[in-house]
Amino acid sequence: MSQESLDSTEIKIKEAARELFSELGMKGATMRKVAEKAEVNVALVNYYFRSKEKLFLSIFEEKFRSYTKDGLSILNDTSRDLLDRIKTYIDRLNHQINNDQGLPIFILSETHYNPNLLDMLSDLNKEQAAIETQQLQATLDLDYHSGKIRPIKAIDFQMALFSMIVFPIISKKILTKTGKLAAAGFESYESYEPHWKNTTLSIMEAFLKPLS
Amino acid sequence: MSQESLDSTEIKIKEAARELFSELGMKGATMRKVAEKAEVNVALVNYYFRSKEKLFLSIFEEKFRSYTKDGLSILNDTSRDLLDRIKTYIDRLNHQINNDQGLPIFILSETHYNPNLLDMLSDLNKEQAAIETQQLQATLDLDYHSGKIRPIKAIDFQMALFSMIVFPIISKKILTKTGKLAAAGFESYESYEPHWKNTTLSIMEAFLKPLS
DNA sequence: AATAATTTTAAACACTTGTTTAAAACAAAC
DNA sequence: GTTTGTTTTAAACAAGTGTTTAAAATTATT
Repeated sequence: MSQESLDSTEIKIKEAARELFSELGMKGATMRKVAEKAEVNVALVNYYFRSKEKLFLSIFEEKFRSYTKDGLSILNDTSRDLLDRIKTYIDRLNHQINNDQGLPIFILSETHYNPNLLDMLSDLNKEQAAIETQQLQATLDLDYHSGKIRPIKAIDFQMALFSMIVFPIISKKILTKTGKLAAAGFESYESYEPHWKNTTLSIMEAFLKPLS
Repeated sequence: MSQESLDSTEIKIKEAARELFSELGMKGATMRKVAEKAEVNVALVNYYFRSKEKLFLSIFEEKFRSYTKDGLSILNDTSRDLLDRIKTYIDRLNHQINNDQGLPIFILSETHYNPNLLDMLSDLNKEQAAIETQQLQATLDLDYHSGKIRPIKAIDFQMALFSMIVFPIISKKILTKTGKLAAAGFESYESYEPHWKNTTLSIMEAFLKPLS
């Protein structure tokens, strides 16, 4: 057995792989770059992970799980006002993505350039997705019947929120470089973000409001 | 001078490059694959385009232009109802993206994995972005002062619309494979799309409505 | 028809890729 | 202290990469 120090060879390799794969993608990252970043001999990467594909898959699976797991449980906290729950959800999702800014593009890119990846993971997520949707739908139905909101499908609710939170973040660099934000009077994306968060909330608020 | 038949060597190469770069990305596509798809000798690719980078850049620039050019002029057509304009805009943007489904992910991926790309093109788009924003803002201000809508920033208007139209499309495969759509009672993304288009319109409608 | 310019070809170049090997260094067990 | 198992190393492997070469084929010019 080997010693299990915190920065064992295996862990150092995986950390380097995490960084390089999300920075350069599956094709852009190389075994030698991973080895160099991990300060380790090239052969050790194959010794511990058998192949580049297996190494990539271990990172991809981890990141895919992190991407598809959204904390919809917050939205089911009946003790709080629905708008308050949405606000919290927006903040959490924003925070989660800011923790690993490249995550959404990494998942979208790699699955686009190699659709096979999706077939290898689809099983696990199916059950969970169904449950979360049912719970949220129940909450939305409840609030509708008590006259608080208009009837809304949970999937639409999620789609709108997720799109408006994630897409602007993955478009950050392009928005900045093309001057779209500057043209609207915002110095940087950082100064636009809090404003946009409020706007997202306002949009959802307006959408939820019962028709009078 | 060479003959300028419609499928000249240069054009055949560019067409093959277009397909392969958007399918496999800059790193995934190879000069030999391009040559093979164009049914042409490998050396000819370098003969006409000098290098892989130059070939890629010519494709990237073309696609970037197509991605950042959004037909906001529709929204300025004062002869029509604002909601009608939005509906048309949603349809056009949807149609435009469906014509080249991989376009958004291609741009987002390649600029993410090689941020330098943005520095090479930013100049051209800046002026245009400013003009379009000013025009849209003027229209929105006009409708606000005549009491038709609440005050809204053009950038927010664009951000919401663009996010809700583009993001679901680039998430199509993942949504399908993870069963999110099936859990909501939709057989495929194709059956969800028209429903979502209506939802997007409803959201924008609710958001625009003046506060009573 | 002869010459010049252009286009295409097969082959090779130098370099990088993922992966394997066989020996060395190290730690654990007896 | 010797043996056993594990980890690390430098070197090499075969295949693939972008690119260049120099000759051949084709087309255009005179």
